[in-house]
Amino acid sequence: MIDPKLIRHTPDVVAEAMRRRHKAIDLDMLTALEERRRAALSKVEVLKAERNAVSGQIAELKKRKEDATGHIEAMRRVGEEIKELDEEAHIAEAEFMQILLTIPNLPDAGVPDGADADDNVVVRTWGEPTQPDFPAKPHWELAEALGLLDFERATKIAQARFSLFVGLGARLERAILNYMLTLHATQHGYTEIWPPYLVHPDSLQASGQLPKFEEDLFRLREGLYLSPTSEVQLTNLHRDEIFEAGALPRYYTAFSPCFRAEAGAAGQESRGLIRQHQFDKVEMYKFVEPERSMDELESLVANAEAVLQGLGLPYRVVLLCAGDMGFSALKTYDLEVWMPGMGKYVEISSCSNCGDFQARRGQIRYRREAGGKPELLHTLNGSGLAIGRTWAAVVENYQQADGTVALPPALHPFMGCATIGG
RNA sequence: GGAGGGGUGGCCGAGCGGUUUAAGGCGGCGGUCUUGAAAACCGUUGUGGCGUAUCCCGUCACCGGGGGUUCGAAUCCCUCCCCCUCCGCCA
Repeated sequence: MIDPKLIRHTPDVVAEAMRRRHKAIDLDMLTALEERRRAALSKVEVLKAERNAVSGQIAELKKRKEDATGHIEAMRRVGEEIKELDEEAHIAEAEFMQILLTIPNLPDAGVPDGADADDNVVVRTWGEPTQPDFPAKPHWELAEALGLLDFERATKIAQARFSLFVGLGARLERAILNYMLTLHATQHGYTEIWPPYLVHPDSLQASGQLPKFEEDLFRLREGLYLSPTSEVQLTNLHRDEIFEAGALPRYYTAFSPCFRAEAGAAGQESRGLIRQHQFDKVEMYKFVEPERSMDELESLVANAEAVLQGLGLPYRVVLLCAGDMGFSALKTYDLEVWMPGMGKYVEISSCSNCGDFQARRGQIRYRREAGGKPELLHTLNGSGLAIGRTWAAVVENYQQADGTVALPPALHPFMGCATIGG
């Protein structure tokens, strides 16, 4: 959530930010609601002050066994007025908040203009795109030949767009997860978390999925949701908390399966592991002091890059343009891994600085100094990485002419073998 | 899932519907005393909104959340959530 005060004090800044995002919002409506709320509030407070004072007098009179019916009658009328004005203020505020919760974060000044993915900027490339001297196959063909994936049975068990790993394919998924978590927990200073997979709507509102993106989520009869990313759980780890001075930064990493209804995504990337209703992901998350968050974004990206470098997978780093960024982010880098079988770069990580956007929605604060006022902190999140897509990248990049896969050394200890197939 | 008991400030813990705009204690902060410290004593203490107002000032709200009764609610009523104890079920 953006700072509500911006609506009143610098509406032009908000309007410009929304223009950059190619999002239309009704600022006049917001301003009017805020005005209504404040008008009702200032009126009702005068009346409440009067009621408090006269109530004291009534108490005095009653204590002395004197008549107070005049005061009581007057306060009855005041009470009715208070009730009406309170309601007016509540309604105006509720409507204001309802709209404010659907307004995306303001893009950082360092974010390029642009409407969609075509306007993103490649900031650097690592490694040479693998081009084997034989026709490279996509991972789903390799996996079928090696018996590593069984989409048909996954569909029978659940539905289309679910996956089922078999044998060394299943072990590879587990090995990648282990490799990533171990790297972040032991080399990058992140505290390891194993979170619940179901989340409360309050948690989804704090991280930004609700109320706007309900249709992308799986909801249970009980009112809980299947988490679409452990960013949700990690954001809410410290919801409604205040970090004492010196307690920041805090780094967390978590594994979780991620569930996405992907409404409206039918037809895209229908083959292989790229786009599924359920996928595994290791997430990195940071709670930091505001002035450090841009530096922290760079090191977060470096931590995600280390995963790919450790696996020897070629990739590039892309700075998203204002129109392509996610709802909660003010600046985002995507990591795109080279997939020789698919013949293109595919997004495998998204690292964002959310500024105080999530912190405000979740009331996550810190004290700059001992005894100081609580202030909103900044949060960052990044995939480290999407496991299924990493699985696909490993299989495609390390395929051999004979159809086997020669695994990168970093995975050998977690796999207990060096090759798949053959 | 069933039965019972509870949710009060950073923590513990009082609180007949009206000097409680929450007693008392602990902790924290400031001070007196002391060579220094401890002890003792004195003072102080949260969050948010509004007022052109991050501090000061004024005011309103906040005793798990929401709603209601009342001139007036921490206190009474309804509802939801959470915690504890016991029982049941279960990996």
